[in-house]
Amino acid sequence: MKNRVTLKDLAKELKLSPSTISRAIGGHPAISDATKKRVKKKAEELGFTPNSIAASFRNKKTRSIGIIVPRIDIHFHSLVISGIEDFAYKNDYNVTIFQSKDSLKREKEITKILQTRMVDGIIGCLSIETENCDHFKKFNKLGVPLVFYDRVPTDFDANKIVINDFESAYTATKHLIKSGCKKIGHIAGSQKTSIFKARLEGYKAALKKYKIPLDESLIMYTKNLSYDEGVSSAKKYLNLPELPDGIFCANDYSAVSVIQVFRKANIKIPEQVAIVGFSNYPISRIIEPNLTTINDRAFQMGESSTKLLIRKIEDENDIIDSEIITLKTELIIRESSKLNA
Amino acid sequence: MKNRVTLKDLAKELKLSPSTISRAIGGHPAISDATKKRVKKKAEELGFTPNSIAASFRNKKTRSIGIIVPRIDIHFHSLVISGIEDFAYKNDYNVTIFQSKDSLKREKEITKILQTRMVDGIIGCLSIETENCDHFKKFNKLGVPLVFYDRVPTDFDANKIVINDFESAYTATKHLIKSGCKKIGHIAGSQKTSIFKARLEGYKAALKKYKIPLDESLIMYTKNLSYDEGVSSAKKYLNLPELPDGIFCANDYSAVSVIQVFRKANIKIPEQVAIVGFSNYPISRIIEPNLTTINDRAFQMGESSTKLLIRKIEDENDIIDSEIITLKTELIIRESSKLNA
DNA sequence: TATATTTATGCAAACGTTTGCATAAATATA
DNA sequence: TATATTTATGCAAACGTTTGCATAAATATA
Repeated sequence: MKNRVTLKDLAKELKLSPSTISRAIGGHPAISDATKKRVKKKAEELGFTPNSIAASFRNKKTRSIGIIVPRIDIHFHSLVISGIEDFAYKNDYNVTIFQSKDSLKREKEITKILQTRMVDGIIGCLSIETENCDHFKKFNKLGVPLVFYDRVPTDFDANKIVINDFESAYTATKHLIKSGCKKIGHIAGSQKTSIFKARLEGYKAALKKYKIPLDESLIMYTKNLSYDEGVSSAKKYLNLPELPDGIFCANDYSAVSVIQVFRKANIKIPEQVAIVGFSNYPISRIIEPNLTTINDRAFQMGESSTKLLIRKIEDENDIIDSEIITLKTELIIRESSKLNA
Repeated sequence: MKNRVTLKDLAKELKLSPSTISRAIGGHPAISDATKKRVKKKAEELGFTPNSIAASFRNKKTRSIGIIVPRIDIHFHSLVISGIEDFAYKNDYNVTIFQSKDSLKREKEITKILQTRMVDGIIGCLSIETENCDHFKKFNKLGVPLVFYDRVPTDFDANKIVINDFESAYTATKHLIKSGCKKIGHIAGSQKTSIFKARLEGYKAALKKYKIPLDESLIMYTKNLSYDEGVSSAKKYLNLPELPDGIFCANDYSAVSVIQVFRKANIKIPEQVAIVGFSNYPISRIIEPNLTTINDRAFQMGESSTKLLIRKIEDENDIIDSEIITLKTELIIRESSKLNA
């Protein structure tokens, strides 16, 4: 880094004190307009840009937000991050990003780095391995606000932005029932993760409400809801004595794989089996038939997380210990379930 | 931010000077092992973590890298960013991310922020509106290294990580020819962007090499290579007096839409028309038939960019002005083009 | 034993900004 | 004209770390 122009250089050049320069640049009312003009002109001329590291150091505010996500290249997270960056940018914060790669070890390391980096606040989505959030507790002591989204801690009170997974799953399942399905399966995610547990519960609740007996053989438990696990789940359905007439899948990947396996087996969708996914991935609009799914508002989740975080950062006399914000979801009905349309 | 424990606090507590503490923590050889042990124990006890903002300020090194991408939620970029974060993390750098949203105005603003933020280096992919890169030139003067990937400047010498778009397009087209296609179309991206221009050129070169006459009516020019533009391009092909027997699409989205439109029109793929895409998007493995495409090594592009950047940052007596690194691509042959398989 | 060398620690300054307080100069009021 | 008020600027310290240099204490060598 070559020698930059500093406030002091400007001061010397203009025969003013650094404090006057600082105030002139910052638009302080005590500085005369003539001086302000002179300073700004000279700053332009010498190519002065403030050193915000020095300012952060002095002010003990970095105007930066740390993000911990499992992986950036998962579409859901990339959308959330996009929402975070966008909202942060508009509020003059910037965003430093870390991937836990779904490793608890790495997540712990990252919290240490974040602590030294003096971020003003943190937005996180827990790694799949994280069952205990003790490594986040230090931020409470340090007064660094924390907001979690999607995969949120259950073992301690924190600010959380979530969707109502139970409700959404209930709505999705109800939609299948209302479309005439009588024998409805579910492809479930890891039951260690609260959101997938909630989706299973929502499914079960809808069945119960509409007096459809629960048939455990119609529930396929997967580890990661991957495409491949979707394929093998679909094959298991094909091997059942009787096929379900509707399947609610806990994500879109598994739903897409079911559609493809079933179509290869000459099963008509939605006529024979209606399919509903979850997340409104881009592929859901492209797969044929188009997939009915739940819009989980990923971008908005990022925006809301950041909005809440910035409020926590800036509100000095905030007496709220923690908040949980639940975003509305939306059932998007497409061809894969249009029975009565 | 509540009052943190600092070096000074530790020093007072242990009746040592801050310099000794600093050296003990940093593992300086002049400090006795006994003192190091004592300091580390106390640091643990009081929960001391170094303030890296203060260190950055003093050292004039932030160990942070700024990234400017058009959008995070485009899968290609999210993969590149993932590669960047991963490589940076392993080398103790962190990554601050900005989206230009394909706006030149915002890109310019971001370069200003990056300048004040004292990043040690920058990785960028130009916005679609950027035709002139003057706003990046200040970093040369400041000695802040810059690496571009994918959409790189043509108007000034810079470090660039690219794939050989010409070569890749040539390979893709050649593959269609070798598979028996005689009448090959191309869906082209914006000709203002060098990579799409190169893909068009590669396509033309392959035709020329194998003595297939160039038929301009088989080239569909699009603005964004979007799914919808793919659909309308496909429809234009259907309205031609004679259909091509092969189409090389400049990205996977347009290729997928062509497959879908053609299949709806009962055109057999690859028997009647073979299709090749570009980028190896996840959907290329899911669409039926699976899409033959070019693996553009997005993750590796991120890694390589970061590797190059860190070398530029850390190599004091670097006399290289700029480097251009071209990554190998790979043709992935799948069902959409398997004619002679 | 006197001097040289090694080992371990401390002093002091610096990085660039911001801000409470002081103060000089200009203007308003008595 | 003398005093009070307003306006504009400067002084000095501080944020937490690092590092060149100095030096005291311990050990080695002459």
